[in-house]
Amino acid sequence: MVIKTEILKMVNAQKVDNLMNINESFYNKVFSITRLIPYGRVTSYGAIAKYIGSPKASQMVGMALSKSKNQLLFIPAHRVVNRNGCLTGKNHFPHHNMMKELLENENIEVIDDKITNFKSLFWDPITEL
DNA sequence: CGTCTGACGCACG
DNA sequence: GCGTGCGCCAGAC
Repeated sequence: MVIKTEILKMVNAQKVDNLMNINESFYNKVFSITRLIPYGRVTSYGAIAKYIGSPKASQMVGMALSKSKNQLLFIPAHRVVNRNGCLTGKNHFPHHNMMKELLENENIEVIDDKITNFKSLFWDPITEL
């Protein structure tokens, strides 16, 4: 009985963490924001870092996304590019050109590993959430 | 423990 | 429009 109440406490704490976005690890914050990027839209590592509250930790965002494939939930990591719209993370996908193909599948044009109309497709969590 | 390494982004010259 | 230096912080050694 004691064990059960302890487990319930932990479950509730997790729920609160998810709702309030408090006490979550850096990686989990990255994952939950990335999952909110709409279909056909893209954002940057820096924008996510800024939204999390660590504006200079954009490199960590990439680090987190490289491990996103191990997550239970689907993380649309292909929708995150660098500030210029370049597909800097393409080599971390199972196949080369997979990132490009995933983006093109969402009607996003990619030329020379760069999103052509990046500005208009840019989704900034700070202004959109 | 310390040190290095990044899917980055900024400031500066 | 370059190139360089540094902050960031989790994980591998």
